[in-house]
Parts: sequence; C-alpha cells; structure tokens
Amino acid sequence: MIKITLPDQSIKQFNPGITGLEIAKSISEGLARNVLSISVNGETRDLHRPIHEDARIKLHTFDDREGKATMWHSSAHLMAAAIEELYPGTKFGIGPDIDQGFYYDIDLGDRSISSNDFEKIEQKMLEIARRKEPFVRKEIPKKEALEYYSEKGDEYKVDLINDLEDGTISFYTSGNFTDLCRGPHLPDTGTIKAVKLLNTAGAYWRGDESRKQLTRVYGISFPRQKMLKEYMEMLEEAKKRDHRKIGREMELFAFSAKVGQGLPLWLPKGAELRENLEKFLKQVQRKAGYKPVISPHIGHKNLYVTSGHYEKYGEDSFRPITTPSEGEEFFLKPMNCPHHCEIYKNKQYSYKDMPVRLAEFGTVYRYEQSGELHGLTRVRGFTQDDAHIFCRPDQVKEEFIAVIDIVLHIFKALDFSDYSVQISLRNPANKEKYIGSDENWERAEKAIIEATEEKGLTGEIVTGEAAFYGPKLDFMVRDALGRKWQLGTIQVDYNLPERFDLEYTGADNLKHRPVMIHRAPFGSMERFVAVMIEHCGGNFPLWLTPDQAIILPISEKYEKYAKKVFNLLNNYEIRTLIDERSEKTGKKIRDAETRKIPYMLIVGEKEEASETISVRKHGEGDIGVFSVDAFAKLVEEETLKMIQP
RNA sequence: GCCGAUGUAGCUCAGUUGGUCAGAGCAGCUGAUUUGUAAUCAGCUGGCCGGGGGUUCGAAUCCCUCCAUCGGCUCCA
Repeated sequence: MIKITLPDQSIKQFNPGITGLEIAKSISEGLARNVLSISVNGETRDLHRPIHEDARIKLHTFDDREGKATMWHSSAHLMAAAIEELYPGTKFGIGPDIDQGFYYDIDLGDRSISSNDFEKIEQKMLEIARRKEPFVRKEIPKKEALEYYSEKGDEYKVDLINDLEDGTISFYTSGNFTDLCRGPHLPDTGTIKAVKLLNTAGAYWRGDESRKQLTRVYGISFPRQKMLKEYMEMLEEAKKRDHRKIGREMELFAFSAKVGQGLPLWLPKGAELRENLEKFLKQVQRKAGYKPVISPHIGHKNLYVTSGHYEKYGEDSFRPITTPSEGEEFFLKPMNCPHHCEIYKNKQYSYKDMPVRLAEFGTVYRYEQSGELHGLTRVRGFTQDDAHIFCRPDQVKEEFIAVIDIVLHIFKALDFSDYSVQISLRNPANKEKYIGSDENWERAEKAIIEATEEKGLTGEIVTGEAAFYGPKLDFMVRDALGRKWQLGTIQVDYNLPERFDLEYTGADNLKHRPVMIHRAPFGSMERFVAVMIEHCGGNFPLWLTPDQAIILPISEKYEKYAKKVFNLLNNYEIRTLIDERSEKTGKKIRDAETRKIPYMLIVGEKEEASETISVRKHGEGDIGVFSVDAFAKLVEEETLKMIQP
C-alpha cells in the first residue's frame, strides 16, 4: 500500500499504481466528473498516470489554475488535430495554454486562415472531442523523435527537440495527431464541451524577429457550454467598458492623425478628471513630505549620456533636436530622473536633510513602434506621476513603507479593493548583470520584503526580474471584470546616484552616496485613467468625476430658480451643469443617465416654492427631496469617505 | 517595425456580382411644444465613401501605394 496525502492533510491508503482519477472516485463521484489533472508532489500530471509511491497530491478541476491550464493545453492539441485534418501538411510550432485560453502557432505554407474559417475549425474540434479520443502518453528516445519529425518535414518540432536534453522525450497522441509535449493532458478529448476560436495573429518563431512569422490562432474552451456563454458575455461587457469607446462617448480624450499617432489630446472633461486625480495626489504627497519640482521637456544629449539612457535607447528614440548654429543635440525627455538628479546636485546635503523627495507630474516622450500603440495605455507622450526619493541606505525600508501607504491610499480612494504585488529581485546566480554592492542589494531586497510583509501585502517574489540598477515592487490590481492591470511601481536605484556622483555628508563628515527610489503610484496618468475608465465603466467616483450634478428644470419657468441652485452649489464647489433645453423631463433624465452624471437635481414648481431640489441618483433613481445645504453635505460626505486616509 | 484585418456624415451602421447607392437611426440646427423621474413632434444641415494613383465607357465597390485604426508578435528607460 502507498500513502496518499490530500491537501487537507488527511492520508489515504491505496494500492500502488492507483491513478488520480481513481483517487477522485474514492472521494466523490462529483469530483471524479470534474477533475482534470493532478499534482503529485508538486508536479502536475495526467490523471491516468499511475502513482507508485507515497505522495502528496492535489486534484485540479476547472476552478483552479492548474485545471484550466490542463483543459486549455489539451484544447490546443485538439485545435491542432482539427487543423491537421482540415489543412493537411500544416506544420506546427508551439501550442501552450495561456492566462485566458490557448493558442497554437502554425505554418500553413501558402494558405492562410482567417476568422471566416473559425466556425469550420470549431465544428471539427467538437467532432473530435465527441469521439472521446484518449490522450496517450508515450516516451521515446530523442533520436526517434527527430526521425519522426524530420520525415514529417516539420522543421519547428525538429528545432524544439534539438534544444531538449538527450534521453527520452514524451509525446501525446490523440486520434491521428501526435505532438511533442511534456503534458499533462486530460484523460480524453470528451471533457472539452465548448470551444471558441477568438482571433489570429502573426507571431515570430521563437519570438525572434529575424525568423519566420507563423500564424497564431487563439482560442478558449470550457467543460460546459454555459461557461463559454458567460465568457462571451464577459468579453461583451469588456468591449462596452473599453476606455477608447467611453473616452470618445464621454468626451474625455481624442486622437488626431494630424497631431500624430500615440499623442493623446485631453478634452475639457478628460482634463478635469485628470486634474482631480493630480490635485488629490499632490495633496497626499505634500503631507508625505514631497517637494514639487518642474523640469523642461527636453534635455541635452550629455544628460542622457551621463544617465546611460543614451547608450541604451539613443538609437531607438525620437531623433535629436539640434540647435541651428552650434549644432548642439537635445532629446525629448524620456524620463524625469536625470533632471531630478541635477536638481538634487544643485545643493549640498547633510545626512540630516535626508530623505529628499522631489515630485513632478513630468511629461515624457518615448518612441514606441507604431504597431504597439493602444488607446491611452500605450502612447508616445505621457505624464508620469513621478517622484524620486534620495535617502540614506538605512532609510530605504521606512521610505518604502511610506510609498506603499500612498499607493494603498490611492487604491482605496479609487475603489480598487483587489490588488497584489510582485517583488522583483536579482538573480543571485548571475550577479555580474547588476550594479551596486552586495551589501546594498541585500539591504534593499530585505527592506522591500520586510516592508511588504509589514503592510500585509500578498504577492509573489520573482528572482531575476529586478532591473539592472536595483530591485523593485510592482502593484497589480484587478478591475471590476477581474482583469489584471499593472499600475504603480517602486524601484530602488544604485545606478544613477553613481553616474551623477550624488552625495551627502554623513555624521562622520565624509561624503556618502544616497540611494534613489523611483516611484509612480499611478504609473502614468494616461494609463491610469484608462484603467480607471475600464474599472468603473465610466461611472467615476463622485470626487473624481468631471460633472458631479446636473440641474434639470421641469420647464423654462424654473430656469431662474435653477440658476440660483447652480450658484449655491458653485459656492460649495460642486461641479454642476444645467440642462436648459426645451425637452421633457424624461428626456433630460435619460440623457443625464447616459452621460453617467452621478446626481440629477430636478427643480419645478414644488421645489421652487419650498427652496428644495428633488435628487435622483445615477443608476438608482429618486432618492428624495433635499435642501441645497443638505445635498451639499451629502456630496461632501460621499467624497470624504473615499479620499480620507 | 512585422503578420492579418478594417476605414461610408460627429457617433453606430446599411449599401447584392462595378451601372440614380451616396442611405438610416442617433447627435446637431430651426420651429412648434412649457413639459415631474430613462426618448414630444415637424422640418433642415452634414459625406470627394481615409489620402493619392491606376484599371474601366463607368469605381464606395477591382488593383497598387500611403495614412490611420483594430487583433496579435517583437519592444516597453
């Protein structure tokens, strides 16, 4: 007998050779129906692979990440099988599962497929799925594997196998499709009940621009038809919330081919929204001891030679601007830190002055490849809510904690309740890649880890993901649709203080090198506004939204009273509009609702007589009659609730 | 930059195989209406069918090219 330890620490005894599926059956029929794969001592495996020794196991269903991965990976094989049947002679690259579904990179030779062909392929996939073709694992020597694919003429698989270590290689066969694959897979194709191909794209073989471009077909699959329906509805909802669409509808921002691609134009309402965000952060930062600074939009080439950016990005940036007579070269500012280093250098500092925190909403320009541009999330000109903290090495941790506090405060004010962090550390096996002393790295990494622990942040630590100049902490949020976005970042930097020869005088009267912390809680205003729009679908928090209330007079007769209310609300600094059109109240309400204005204030005969307003809340309806003062109080409370620390 | 797709009024979209095909709804403007919690009625103005070139007796429709947008790839200080 072997001992199988389940995740709840209970131990069950089985005969050696038991399979995951049999274990599942011994627990419950329902689990046996839904289980997709199994982890054995931390390694994800096929359900039907026998287990011969004591092991800790976990059974995976579609509810967990591993189960989804198995379903989608097997679906990639299923799609490949369907494509091979429909387009014989197709060569296959790689076909992994991804965050949302799967893809397969294929080489169709002279043919091509487009979304018009999707239905045909989906039908073929379902046809094969219904045959319940088992996924059969086979291990064969590398040499045989090479012969098989050489004969088949599939150079991509040959390429992949050549990179594998000598020995046996695993293959999976389902029906007449055999694929080089580590696994694991579903027991058979029958578990795949619903498939949908989503789009196609070009993808370089092995991600290498110089190699051949294959056709990548994306798809997703589910164990139930209903789940596919829900997924498609989620996609629809995401489409409705697309910040490019809402940005146009709500007149927040626009692009103009004449101004240039990737250069956003902030319209009055968008500018208002952004200013509200900036005002909020400026206030928070002032309290946290930041000093505002302002630096120009261009900088001398020498600045970027010193910072190292010229060497690294000079060729791939906008061409330099040269002066007519002297021929001096200037670059559009791609980041604020070099300027801020020079601001720091303008003065001598004692250890008692540290930390020095310089903040700027600095607009930067970066050349992004044309195909990369995307709405407000990827642009060529954007504004960072940037700040650089120059501190002593022993202050890194407390500064980190203070920055985390700011980030969390912002998340609360903007209703992002689901967030996590990623700590990126250096790869200790490859220290040459990084600059800065071991001591400083260890201190900084320890500081980041401790700071996140003290703040109770959940997240993962990834070694080898640090920048060459220091470790970093990135914040990820999930929006209302469960999509993950990377927002703020905090980075420790040993490089720039060195390059700019920054120093402060210590208690020992010697010169010391400060540590620099880059931080941007929003990241960029453009990107953040985009995420914000998609998170709330354009229904911004009251304190942020460009127009907070709109007065709807029942008829022209009450315009005078409407103006009076308007003036009173102005005194309370409530951003208010009046709808003076000769429309019926129903129409005015409908329009205000579509414009996503939080409060509609209806004024007619009754209200004028009693000096009140009838308040209707967006998305909710009539909430009763208020005096202007009472309404102002309501707005104030709702605002404070969000933005107070 | 690369692969693929798309581009018709401010917005959303119709326009069969090239031959009254330049249209609709919303928005906008004008007038009437003076309105009570998600659309009052009527009339009118909007487009060189993304730009340029070509094929043709004839192009929104076919071809080339450029531009922009979309989905990815590569990139992202």
